[in-house]
Amino acid sequence: MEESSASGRMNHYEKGRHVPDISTLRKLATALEVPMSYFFCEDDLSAELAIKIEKLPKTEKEKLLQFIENLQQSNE
Amino acid sequence: MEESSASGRMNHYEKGRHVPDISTLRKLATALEVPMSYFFCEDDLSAELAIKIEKLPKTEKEKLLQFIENLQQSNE
DNA sequence: TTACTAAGATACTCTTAGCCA
DNA sequence: TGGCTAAGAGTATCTTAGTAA
Repeated sequence: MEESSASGRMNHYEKGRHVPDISTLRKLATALEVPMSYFFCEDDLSAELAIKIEKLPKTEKEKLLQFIENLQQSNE
Repeated sequence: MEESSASGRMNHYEKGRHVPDISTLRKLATALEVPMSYFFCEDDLSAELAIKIEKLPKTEKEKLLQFIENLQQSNE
């Protein structure tokens, strides 16, 4: 991929004319330091969650899962 | 897209010969009833989290964000 | 029947060259 | 300058037709 065409390429993405493929999206995610899921979030809250969750170590993800299950039980 | 070629197409994906584009992945996500982020999770725990979080209403996502921030504060 | 593949048809993005504000 | 675009080049996937397991 040519660096010289980056502007044209990004413009195509932004205007919805072209769609980046997944390997291109991966490079973007790395460059922007966001998880892949960031690109598919439909609202800001979900996007913020995605970024923070990705950075958590495994043990804290487990705590999160527990927390969600507790939330759901208290709604029954 | 031809339904008759679904088998061949899926086989290409599974063998890593071809990669589905994002709009194809969207249809897959809908069919499998998983969020897009599911496809980019690197471990089972994250995948399970992704599925459960996507189903939460906004108010509970806010609680989740709060919970994460508390987790991080208690680590300082 | 199901899994899989080669190869051509097809359709997409990338790149260039250049215009417009 | 930076934002944007048309159009051809290039490169990917889709589809078919078919073999193997």
